[in-house]
Amino acid sequence: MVTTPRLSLVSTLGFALLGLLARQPATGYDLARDLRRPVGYFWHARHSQIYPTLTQLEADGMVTHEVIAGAGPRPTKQYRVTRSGRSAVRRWLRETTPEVDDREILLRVYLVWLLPTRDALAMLAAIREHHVRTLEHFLGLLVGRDDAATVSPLDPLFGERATLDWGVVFERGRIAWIDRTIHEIQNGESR
Amino acid sequence: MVTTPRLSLVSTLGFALLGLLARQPATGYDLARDLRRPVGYFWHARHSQIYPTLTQLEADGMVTHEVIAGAGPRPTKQYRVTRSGRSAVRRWLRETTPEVDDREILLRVYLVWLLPTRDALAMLAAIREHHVRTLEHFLGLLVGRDDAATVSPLDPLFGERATLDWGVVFERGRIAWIDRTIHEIQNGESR
DNA sequence: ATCACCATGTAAGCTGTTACATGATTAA
DNA sequence: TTAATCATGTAACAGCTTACATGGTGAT
Repeated sequence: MVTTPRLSLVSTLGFALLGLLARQPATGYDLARDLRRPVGYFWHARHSQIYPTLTQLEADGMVTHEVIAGAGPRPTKQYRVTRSGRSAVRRWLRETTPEVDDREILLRVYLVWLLPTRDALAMLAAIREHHVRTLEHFLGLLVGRDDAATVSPLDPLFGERATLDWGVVFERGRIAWIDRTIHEIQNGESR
Repeated sequence: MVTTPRLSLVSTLGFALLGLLARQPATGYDLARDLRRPVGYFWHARHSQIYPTLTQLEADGMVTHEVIAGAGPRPTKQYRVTRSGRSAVRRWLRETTPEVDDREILLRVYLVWLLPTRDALAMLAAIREHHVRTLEHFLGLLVGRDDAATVSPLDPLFGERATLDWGVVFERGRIAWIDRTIHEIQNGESR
């Protein structure tokens, strides 16, 4: 039996860490602190997940570390993203496909500064496209339904229609937000 | 060493399955089909997770099964929720606390028909409260920031502010949707 | 013939959480 | 003296996905 080769060596958390390290070198502890309350409000991780991920990233040549003076009982390691790590995040950001999950979408927007304007706008367009299609799908499902007023809150269908309504609210909000972000990038390009 | 006693015997997926079975008896295959495309758009599970969960629910007295005629190579089992299972979901729904995660919030709204109007409204009020607080938190974080126009899209802070903005859009949409749902329940009470 | 649907189960692996483990320095 | 902060690591477990395994019936 052959071990399936992983398409990407790096987990999504790995890309999140690379993105944070692209700002400035940091220790695992620093990253754990940043990710304690969700970073950019949406992402969260514990040190028990971060330390092994950093080890893995280093094995894959995405980061290097240097031992610095610190207060812990073990050597304090300061990590720094490598050239290969930087280009791996950029490649990942440009590969945005319609299947990405929601947490990942926010991570991609969070890391949009890593891309040149052209690629940033392309990424956001792909994300927008995905949400437009999902919205259309939901609206299609709503058309085949009875009017809201006819479903009693004691009927199992009540929750079905209610959560579908939420889907519509969500997708509309998301599209409006993406559009705003796109405009901000277009206007801020020269700054 | 003592095994920590579980506060709740039932996983969140277990409650989702109990909620679906409260509509009508079903086989694991039926449930897997319902959960293939996300139920009520937001929840998704595979058969490999569903079958063991049903076994567990049965061991806990939440469901029973009966072997019926079917086309599979193994006996086809039709599951049915027990009295104890029904009351367990209701108890779970009423226990809504501010810490519940988002997927769970939608599941609770999806299953709101299982509660009498009074309890349903109380649950939605608790959920609303949670989102109001989160919104206020995000707005507070935005106050301390530079104006949108001053952050370049090539600055790491760009994504930080953008995702925080999304948080605000999300929470506002959620609150508006919850309010609409509350009104629907109040108006539909007599039907 | 080949595919899709019915129908249930197990195994391996990844992601993420909680808990265990160690130990110095500084503030209340 | 008690707690918080710095600092890194491992172990056990829950949740979820992908893949393996079996086998009949009906449609193209």
